[in-house]
This record gives sequence, structure tokens and C-alpha cells, in this order.
Amino acid sequence: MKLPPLNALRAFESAARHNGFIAAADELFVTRGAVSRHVKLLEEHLGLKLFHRNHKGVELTTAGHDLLPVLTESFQAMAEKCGHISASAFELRIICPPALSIRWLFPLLERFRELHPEVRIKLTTDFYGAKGFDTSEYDLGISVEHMPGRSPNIVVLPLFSSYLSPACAPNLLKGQQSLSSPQDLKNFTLLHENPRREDWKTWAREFNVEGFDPSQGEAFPNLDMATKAAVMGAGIVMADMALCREELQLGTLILPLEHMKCEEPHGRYALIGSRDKWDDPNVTKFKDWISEVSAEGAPAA
Amino acid sequence: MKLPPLNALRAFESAARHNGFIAAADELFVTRGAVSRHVKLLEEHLGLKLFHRNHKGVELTTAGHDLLPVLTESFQAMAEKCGHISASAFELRIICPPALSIRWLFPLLERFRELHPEVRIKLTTDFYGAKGFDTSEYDLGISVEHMPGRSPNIVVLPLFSSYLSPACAPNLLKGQQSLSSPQDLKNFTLLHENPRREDWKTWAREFNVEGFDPSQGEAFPNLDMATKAAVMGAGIVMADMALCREELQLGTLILPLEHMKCEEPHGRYALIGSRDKWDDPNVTKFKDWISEVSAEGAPAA
DNA sequence: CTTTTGGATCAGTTTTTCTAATCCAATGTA
DNA sequence: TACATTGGATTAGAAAAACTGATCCAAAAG
Repeated sequence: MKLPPLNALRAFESAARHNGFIAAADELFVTRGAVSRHVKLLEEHLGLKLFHRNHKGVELTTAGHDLLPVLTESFQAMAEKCGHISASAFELRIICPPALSIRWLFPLLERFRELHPEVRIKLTTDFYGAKGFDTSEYDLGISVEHMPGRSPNIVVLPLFSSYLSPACAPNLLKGQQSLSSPQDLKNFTLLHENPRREDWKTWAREFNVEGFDPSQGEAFPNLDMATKAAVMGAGIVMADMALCREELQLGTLILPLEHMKCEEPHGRYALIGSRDKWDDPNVTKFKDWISEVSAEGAPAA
Repeated sequence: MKLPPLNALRAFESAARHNGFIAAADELFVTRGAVSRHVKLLEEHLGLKLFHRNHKGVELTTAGHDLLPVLTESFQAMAEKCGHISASAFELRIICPPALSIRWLFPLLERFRELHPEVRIKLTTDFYGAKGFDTSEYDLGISVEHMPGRSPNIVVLPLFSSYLSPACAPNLLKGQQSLSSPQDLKNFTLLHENPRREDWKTWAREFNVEGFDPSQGEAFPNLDMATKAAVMGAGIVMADMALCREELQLGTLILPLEHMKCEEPHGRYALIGSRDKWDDPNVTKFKDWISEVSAEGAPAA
């Protein structure tokens, strides 16, 4: 079956729903005549009357009653879906792990919003989860990314490197224990970001340090909290230098072994997204903006 | 949400389904340019791309993938429903009880088909069923109708009267038993149409006949069979004179009490239908035709 | 008896849509 | 390397569709 003229279907649907051509005309922003004409056209197309025309308004025929619901449902479904899709065109769903989010991205985001007020950013502050970056849930992700060979439809844009080095509150070193060589670490509590990274271990491996247990100490759900704990003097955190610049500047954290800093060994901070959406306008805006922001002020040089 | 231009939606749906604008253009009987334009328009309306344009054809974006199914389903549903409705416009569903159908309507119907070949008659030969004439299943019904006061949205068009009188095969009266007064009926087997009518009883009441048992005898599922049984000499049927004109003419049935004939006491043969459809073109064609046919040759005058 | 309500209709105009021709880029083919 | 082929984009002009606004009409309400 060939579909009747769609606009005629719509006019009929509206007229039937409102039980009158005038109401339909109002809804569709046209004149009564236009609606009348559309309905007539549809009736001719189908070969039967859809309305009984009484002196007072119209009333659906059996056929009209039969036809109405499927039209209403269909138009409704299409309108709803188009609405969602259209709304999603102004939406940018970003996922960023906690420390990076709260210590870096979040404060910057306001500037992006000023620059592109039409883009509605939905930021999720969390780790990716077991299956890695979920392209159906998020348009972009920001985190430390191991560059080579991801899934083929994932694109990675490197942003900046960061460096790992042990950090602690200055008071911690005012006691009996000194911390001038890595071996001294055995006398301190180590503070860990638990769920993902094994930064102490990698740092130790990187510098071939032995004589302390890099898994000893206390664990936190993310690096932000571990860092805060360090500020409070709870121990020594393997700090991500890009993420605690404020503490370092204020002097609430110091780097007792500053000469021993290694580049994030898992990779670099990067923006990732699906190839599909990589050239979407909003994604592009964000890409451009974040590249600039990263270049301008990020690395702990 | 305001619906995007419907024709653009259709063009996109077709293009997406075929994975190409050319195939869609063929399906919609337009040029490639038209499809291209429609899709572009829709994309502008939604504010995002629905296709990735590669050198070789097109490929749906995430948004496109998201949008396609609801469109396909909706258009499919609408097309199907319109198809059904449109087909029903050329259909006339008539129900007629067995004896009337086989003895009167059926042979005449060929003439109607010649006159209006575009109307597809679907004749159901059966009694109405417990709830009476079902306006949702049938457009028209033909049967004996008690005129006054039916359900308000049922219309009745009287066609012709018929008459009841006992009938039997001539041989039946060649035996010992004669049949010259109603009281003689007690010596014969009565033949009944079982399911609906109590014609013997009403006839007896009509003429105040006593001295025989009007419920005695054999029953058949309809009057056609009872009449045929009478022709075979099985007994005496309360014949509907309009429905056994052939037998009476041929002499295979006779009316031993011809002076005692009563008009169908339940009413007259009539066409009935729902008020809704009473002026539908096909219904009108049938009304006009059957009125004429009835007037011209029906009554057993 | 007049007004109001709700739809039908028509001529003329506006808007949309389509076509047909031409481009363009990539890819396979000779 | 040349060259046809494929599949989409683009454009101006032409054709078709849709809309308006005025006018009609019939029934019902005031």
C-alpha cells in the first residue's frame, strides 16, 4: 500500500482528535479551509468518508474511528523520538574520573559554558566502569589513556602529560623521621588511590627502588581523597602533579623527592570519543576548547 | 515537540532503509536531488547529521540509527491501516439467514455484481446470532424485521411481505388421510424450522385453530431444509410463500389450505444497517438495487 | 429574525518541492 | 595515467502543492 499524503494524514489526525476543523486549524497554524481541504483529499485518496458532517461540527465515521488511533500513536512516537534526538544535539555527555574532574575539569567548565552557552554539558564524575569507555552512554571521556591500539572506532586526542612523585604535608617531615631517600618511605604510611591505579608500584618500578613495601598503607576510592588525606598529614601520597598544583603552590603539600618524578606511565591525559561522533559540532567545539586550555595551562612544567 | 516536515522524515526513512539516496529516490519516484534535499532539511531541522557521507554512499550516524526504527514502524503501521481501510471501502459485508439467502438473495446477487463490479460483496449465510445484527461485523443484514423501535442507530428499510401457509408434496394427500380443514393436521407430521421461528404456533394462533399440536413433528436447522423435506413428502411445512415460489410453480409443493395464509407476523422482510454507514456509497448502491429488485419481483401476489 | 457556529468552496498567491543539468570526489578499470 | 562509474551535492528554473481570505451555507441558539 502506498501511503496517502502525509500532511493530509496529519490534518485528519488533528481534526479527529479535536473533533473539529477549527481546533485542528489552530493547532496546525493554518486556516479552516486548509484543514477541510486536507481531509477531503485524504477521503478521496482512501475512497471513503472519515467524518460525518453535521450542522454542528463533525463526527468520525466507523472508518475514521478505525484510522485515528494508529495515526495518533505514530505521530506521537515520531514527534517524541525527534524531540529526544533534537535535544541530544545540544547535549554533550562527558565522563571524567573523580580526581581529574574535581581538580581540573570542573572549574574550567564554566569557561566553556560561557563560550558555547548552547551546549548543555552533562558531566559524569566517575571511572569508566568494567567495560571501559561506553560510547553509547557518553560522547567524550577524559582520563589517562594508553595511546596505541584501542578499539578501532575510538579516537584519542592527547592533551597533556603529568608526573608522579610522592607528596606529603610539610609537618609530616618535622617529626623524627626524615625522608631524603626512597628507602625512608618504609617509615611512613603510604596513601593509595585504590580502584584503578597502582601508582606506588609503578613509581617504584620506574626508579628501581627497593627496601619499602609499595602496597603498604591506606586506600581511598580516588586520588582526590588520597591527596586530601595527605594534606591532613595522614601519610604520603603518590601525587599526580598536574592535579595538586594548588596544594603545591600553597605549600600544603611538598615533594620531598622532587627529583624522582616519572611521567604518567600508563599514558597521557587524553580526550577520547567514538569515531562516529568525533566530528559532531558539539564534540568539535569541546575538542577545540580543551586542546587550547590544556596547551595553555595544564602541564606541571 | 513540533514534528519535523513529514516528507523529509519519509525520505530519510527510505534512504536509511536502503542505505543510499538513489534507491530511496527510486522507491519514492523522485530524483536523487530531492532525497538529498529532504535529508538535508531534516538534518537542519533536528540540528544534527543523520548520515555520514563517505565517498561510497552513506552510513547512518548514531542519531540516525536511533531515529530509523520508530519511523519505519510508524510509516509501516500507517500504510497498513490505510490499506485496510481503503480496501474496506470497496467491500460490502452482508449477512442473510439461510433460507432467504439460498432461495432468494444468492441467485439475484449476480445481477448486482454486473451492475457494480467494483463492489466486493462478502455474503455470510447465517442467522444473526444471539446479540442480533452486529454492526461491526456486517454492513447490511436482510431478514424478517419487526419494524418499530430497534436500537436507535439501526435503520430498517422494508422490502416486501411474505405469507405463511402449510405446504406439502401433492403425493402426501393421495393416501388415506385428507387435508381439507386445519383439524386434519393432527394426522400429519409437521416440519419445523427450529432455531428461530415458531411459525406453526403463530399460524395456529392467527386463525384460532385448535385440535392439533403445533409443536409436534420434526425440526430442521433452517427453513430451506424443512421445505426440501416437505418436497420429499416427509410432512407438512409452514411455508414462507415468497421462498418456495419455484416449488409451487413446479407443483412439487401445494398449498392444501391456501385460503388460510397469514402475513409474516413478526414483520416484513427488510434490509437493515447501522445509521453510520447508511449513506455510504456501497450501501446506497445496494439499497437502491435491492429496493428495485424487491418491488419488481418479490411478493407472492 | 438575527447572530453564531462550523464547515465548504473558490480564485489567486505563496511556498514547497521537484527536476534536470552540472559538479565533485573516490574508486575501479584499461 | 587516463577514464568511465558510482553516489552524493548543488543550482536555477519549473511544476505542484498548500495556504489564504473572502464568501457561502445550514442549523441552532439567542
